[in-house]
Amino acid sequence: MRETPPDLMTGTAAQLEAGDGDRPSDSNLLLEGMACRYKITHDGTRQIFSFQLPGDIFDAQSFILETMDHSVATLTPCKVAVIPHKTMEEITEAYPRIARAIWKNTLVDAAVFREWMLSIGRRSAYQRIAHLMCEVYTRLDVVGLAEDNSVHWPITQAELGDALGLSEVHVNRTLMELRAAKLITLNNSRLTVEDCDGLKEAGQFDPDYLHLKRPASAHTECAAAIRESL
Amino acid sequence: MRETPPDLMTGTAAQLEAGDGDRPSDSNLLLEGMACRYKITHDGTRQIFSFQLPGDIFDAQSFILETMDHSVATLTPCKVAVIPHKTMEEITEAYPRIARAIWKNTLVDAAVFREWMLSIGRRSAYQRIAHLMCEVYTRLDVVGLAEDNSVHWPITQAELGDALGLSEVHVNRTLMELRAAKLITLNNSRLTVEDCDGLKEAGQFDPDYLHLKRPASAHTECAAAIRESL
DNA sequence: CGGTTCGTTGATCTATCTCAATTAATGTGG
DNA sequence: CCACATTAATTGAGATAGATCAACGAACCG
Repeated sequence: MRETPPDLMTGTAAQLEAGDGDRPSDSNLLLEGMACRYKITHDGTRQIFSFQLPGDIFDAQSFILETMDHSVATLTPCKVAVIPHKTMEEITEAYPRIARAIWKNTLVDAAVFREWMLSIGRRSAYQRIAHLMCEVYTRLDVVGLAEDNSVHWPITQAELGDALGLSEVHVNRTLMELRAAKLITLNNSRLTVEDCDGLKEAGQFDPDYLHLKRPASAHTECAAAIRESL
Repeated sequence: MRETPPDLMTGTAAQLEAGDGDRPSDSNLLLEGMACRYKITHDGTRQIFSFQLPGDIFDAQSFILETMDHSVATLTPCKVAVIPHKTMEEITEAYPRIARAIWKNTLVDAAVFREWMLSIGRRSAYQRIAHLMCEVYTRLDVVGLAEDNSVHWPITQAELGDALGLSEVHVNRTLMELRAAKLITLNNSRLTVEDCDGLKEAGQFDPDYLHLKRPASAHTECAAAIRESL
């Protein structure tokens, strides 16, 4: 971003708290931090649908669909670029390539949802956690946030459970199995992948569904396209 | 469709068998029948991601993402409108309103994925089945395929299990509970909702995530927009 | 330094799975 | 239109992955 136009503001956690049923007037590009999308059931349990990493636009659908059907919460303090729908409108009309990039972004989103469905529906707790770790690690790596097989991991065990359809207690026990198998180290909010191939195999991880193709992902393409245009 | 242009052909089940990893050159609009999208795990179990009903474009993402990350199968004989990507390209460029409608379609798709994730991750077998029945009934109703609280239901118990992350046996037992609770009748490939409110409550069903809003859904809007343009 | 969140552990319980048959539909060729 | 083959639904018995409940220790935070 060379210059910040008046209607593109950066905000912090506060603005990020979009809620189910809301009619937001902006979309958001996450610049720093980690967030998640989720929904609460009638009985009060929570399902997390995705973790949002720097470079993600996680609100694009609010631009087209108008009402939110889920909520967003931060896992850490976040910095976001707030993009008013009016601006989205203008950008996508003036720059079809960007519109295409944002569309692609939302489609990769959907592909990730499908993969999570597969995990939750058909994989064991051990496989699920391994798979998720591969995914988050890979996506962080793409945006340059991995170093020495290690990434910042602010996701609590309770949040992991809510993402994977597991109880906190079972997550805890399964994490210990992954540690015992020498696949990972996890402490102080830092995840280190000790045995990359082992972890991939444990999680049946195949990154095709992320549609990374070239080094640049849909997400970074999208963010890059927006930056260029500013 | 007033006239069928040369590059818009209707096809049957055969053409529909798109496979994981393929690079399709067409997208498909389902005209008649029921299909599903799915993926097979390494251990050979299957997860169904969605059921596709008449009016659905279920391949839009292949237009943008190029490679398929899942497969499509028919549940019944189907009739589809095959739309070459070249045509998609032309249509979306010439008619931004249609591009927008198709985009919206893919976003509703994603919303449905999220809801399924919630079901699989956090709802009981009983709730899951009730919820799915509400969804499919509602969507069929929107396209005029429901009559007297009753719809054609070609989904086998094994397929239900694959969609909901349950075993066939458990699906069978849970269906009998739903029958015993007088919520539904299900036989001869026909589902009758005997107690609509009861079923909705059992499944915690709230149709907001389908983004139907007005009588016309994103799906029908989309199909209608395409038909108009032909 | 006291309160809150997060991680860990033990004991018990249960929803759902697996395996294995059996019955009921559905379809097909002769 | 019947005999056989195949697919779909049903039932029983036993096994288990993961849930729940209840503590407790550790880390973090103002």
